Amino acid sequence: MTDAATEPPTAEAQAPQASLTDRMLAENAIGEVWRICYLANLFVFPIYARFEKAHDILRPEFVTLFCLAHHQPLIAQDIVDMTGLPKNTVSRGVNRLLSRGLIARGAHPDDRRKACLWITPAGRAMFDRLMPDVEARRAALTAGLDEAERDELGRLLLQMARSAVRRLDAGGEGSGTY
Amino acid sequence: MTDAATEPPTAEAQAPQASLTDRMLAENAIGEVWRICYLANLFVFPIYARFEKAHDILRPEFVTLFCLAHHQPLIAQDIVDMTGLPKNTVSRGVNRLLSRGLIARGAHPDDRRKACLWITPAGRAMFDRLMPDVEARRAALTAGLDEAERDELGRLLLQMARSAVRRLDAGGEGSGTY
DNA sequence: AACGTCAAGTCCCATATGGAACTAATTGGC
DNA sequence: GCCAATTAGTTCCATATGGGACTTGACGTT
Repeated sequence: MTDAATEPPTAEAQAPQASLTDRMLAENAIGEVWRICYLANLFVFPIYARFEKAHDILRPEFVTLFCLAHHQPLIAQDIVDMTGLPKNTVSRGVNRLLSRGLIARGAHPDDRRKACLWITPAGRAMFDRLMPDVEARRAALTAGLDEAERDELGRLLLQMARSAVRRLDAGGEGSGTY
Repeated sequence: MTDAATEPPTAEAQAPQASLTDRMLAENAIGEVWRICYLANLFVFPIYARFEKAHDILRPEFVTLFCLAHHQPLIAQDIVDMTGLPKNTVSRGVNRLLSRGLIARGAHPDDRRKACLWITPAGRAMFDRLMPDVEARRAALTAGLDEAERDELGRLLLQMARSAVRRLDAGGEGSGTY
């Protein structure tokens, strides 16, 4: 299976102290962005793996539940806007949640295309069963920062997010994976 | 199609000023984490959509190219560690890059299971063609912060990432989507 | 030097995912 | 008051993705 091999260039002696992961976090061409993506993935993936295995709740479903837990009646499009998920993905998630009775759907007062969504008690119960895991992870994630640093980070992230939504094609070509 | 409808609870009058997206960013049960995920997705998805359409480069392939552009000879497992992508995904990406001559593979000096990877000139050229887009987006993302804030944010993110890697099951159940 | 254990990579397969086309309902222009 | 343009939501379909089993090679133990 030996491939034709030119030869490895220079093979810069790998500093044995710092892991490659750490070196990548510390510096590369897109600094903060790499860190943000890294953290997001580190945080989010194991959680969804567990939620799927333990509760048959997929990403779009958890996100939908999460949104509805925070803002009561929403339409599907609201969830699309808030999360950046594609609308068919949200649609599917909503329907699965409906079929399990975790959310409910009702007619929208002034537009018959729209459908109001809200959480049922069963949905709330599921949400409450899910959140401790998320919360524990959030705590672990931010454990390396003290109170003041955490505040400052939160502030900077919010500021960046707000300006970024405007600048980057927010929603335009969106689609996300939370 | 009208579903059985209980009735929308309370329907708390939506503040018309702030968008739902903004309100979600500003406060919810997992503060910073939501913002981080939101930003990561906002940043990353449109880029990959374009790369795929324009260059037939998929996420794992770009990430691999990116890693190799920064640290010369790596083995596939290094990329797995650095990115959190599952190893079969990396394997596939590496093979596609190989087949297009964007990276090269050679025997590892002291372990025949491992395979050294490095970028070819063609790979570097592709990388150079890709990066301006990424860089432009990074600039847009951080445009809302001044120099000092950007530094501070970078510092806090790095600190958090470093401590988080240790605390969260880093790599353990990993798997990521950059 | 034969053994079980473990690591690097690959392969197979089921499925979650998102693009695009579609339907239904609303809105605005003239 | 009708028709074009737009929005909400669903359906269809091709595929990127990740879990798990598998192969090959290394390594420590006795």
